[in-house]
Amino acid sequence: MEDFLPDWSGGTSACKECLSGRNGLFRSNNGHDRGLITALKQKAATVPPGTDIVSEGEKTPGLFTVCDGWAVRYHRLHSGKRQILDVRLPGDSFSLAGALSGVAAHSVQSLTVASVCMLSARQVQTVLKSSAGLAFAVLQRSLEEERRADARSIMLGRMSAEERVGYFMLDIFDRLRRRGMTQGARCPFPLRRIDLADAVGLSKVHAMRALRELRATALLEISGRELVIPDLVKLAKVTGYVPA
Amino acid sequence: MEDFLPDWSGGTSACKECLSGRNGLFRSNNGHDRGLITALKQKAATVPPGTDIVSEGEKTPGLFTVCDGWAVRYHRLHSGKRQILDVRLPGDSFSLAGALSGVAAHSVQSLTVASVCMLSARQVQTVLKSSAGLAFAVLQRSLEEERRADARSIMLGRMSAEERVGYFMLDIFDRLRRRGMTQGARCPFPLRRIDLADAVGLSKVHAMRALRELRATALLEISGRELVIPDLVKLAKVTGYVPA
DNA sequence: CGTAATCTTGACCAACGTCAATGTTCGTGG
DNA sequence: CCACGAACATTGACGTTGGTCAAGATTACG
Repeated sequence: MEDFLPDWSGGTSACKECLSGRNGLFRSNNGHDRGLITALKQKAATVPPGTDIVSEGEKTPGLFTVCDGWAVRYHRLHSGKRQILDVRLPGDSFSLAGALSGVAAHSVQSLTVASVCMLSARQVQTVLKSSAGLAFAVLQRSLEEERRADARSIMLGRMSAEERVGYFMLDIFDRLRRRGMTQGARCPFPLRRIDLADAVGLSKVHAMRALRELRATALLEISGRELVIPDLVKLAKVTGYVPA
Repeated sequence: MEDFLPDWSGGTSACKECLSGRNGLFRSNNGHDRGLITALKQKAATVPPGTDIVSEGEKTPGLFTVCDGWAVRYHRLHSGKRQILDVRLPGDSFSLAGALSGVAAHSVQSLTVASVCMLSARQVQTVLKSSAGLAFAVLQRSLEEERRADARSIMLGRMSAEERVGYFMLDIFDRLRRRGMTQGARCPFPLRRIDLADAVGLSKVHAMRALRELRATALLEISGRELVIPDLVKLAKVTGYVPA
């Protein structure tokens, strides 16, 4: 979308937290594995909202982790329609498949100002091929992503507009909560209406209608750039949401 | 669906082809890894159509591979609606996440008579944790499944009825072709209309309408239990399908 | 040959998309 | 501080796509 080119000159050992922290991709309590991880050199960059960090079909330099800010994985169809595949929150990684194959499978764009760490494809491959423990940890993370992808298929294929929006919000809220990024019933929600619509497979106008109805029944509310879910259990019941 | 209970007394070293063959989950050209694989003990069973091989939420004994026949991964909502998440063809595995977590993430049901191999969860974990090469191979397979899951999200979220049906058929045809299971423009297609509908997120009646239109424009045809796609390139252009 | 399952279609209705107009927010320059 | 414009949010009116109901045709199978 924007022509901004990320400046990857940021420090060469940016945030270890991204890799081995509580939410990191390479979790390990094995000494040897920890050694491998701390030897990795990361590059960091901070990008403005609307920046394409990786572009579908193009060469991708490695594996990325969101340190701060929000981003979306998305695909644009020939018709111009866009489907948002997933929201990436702080601590989430993306483009692992791209790092292994060399070509980005989909585009990723920042929604807010975002700082992102990058690990070279070569390093990723080396580490994964030399440690069964780390490869296993990453595999488990990948399987968890598959489970979420299945849940999205169910949402897109078989849920009503209201259910989709409610489900989507719960997923975001729940993931933020595990990161300690919620305050009571509130959490940040920087997506614009069109982003929400493209994530749940609806038109902007119809997503608005669903939102209005959910607000009318006090199930959720968006005000400013903030989401409020007064009763998680109630909303989960309505949408059939099951936490991870 | 059916009360049939699989009889897992079938041979204890069923089909190595499933594991290490051209399409197997554990591909490796490393001597040590091959040793690990050939030491694995599989159990086999043959089930009639409509058998739930694994049931969502229940304990699952391990990792399965379809040796012969077709199956579907699916989820049933509270409302009674069903979403088919994916079709599993001969050579495909399922329930890896279940084998690692102990609980099936979704149900899998046979569509035809199917023979299935099973590897105990314990063995799977042992192998994956002891060989980086095998864990890496399985990770790559998992990433490929993620890519297909993303493609399904795009289909369900942003494609018209005709596009969905065409895309779905192409995916099936393409996967069968790589297995040498097509003959010219023809391939087997044992799904009933309701299965097709539940896979592409449409009602049975509307899936029929899309099918009729695709037949009218000579893009594809189903007759008996067989699918014919006269012009793959043409259909791919119409649906935006991109082969793996 | 008969029964049950599946396929197929038409008629009608509900959900969702499109268009277009108005209101609101927010950043920028005066 | 205010004026202005651009991007975004919100809503109503209306058209299209897809869902539901119900009936008859066809197929699979004992």
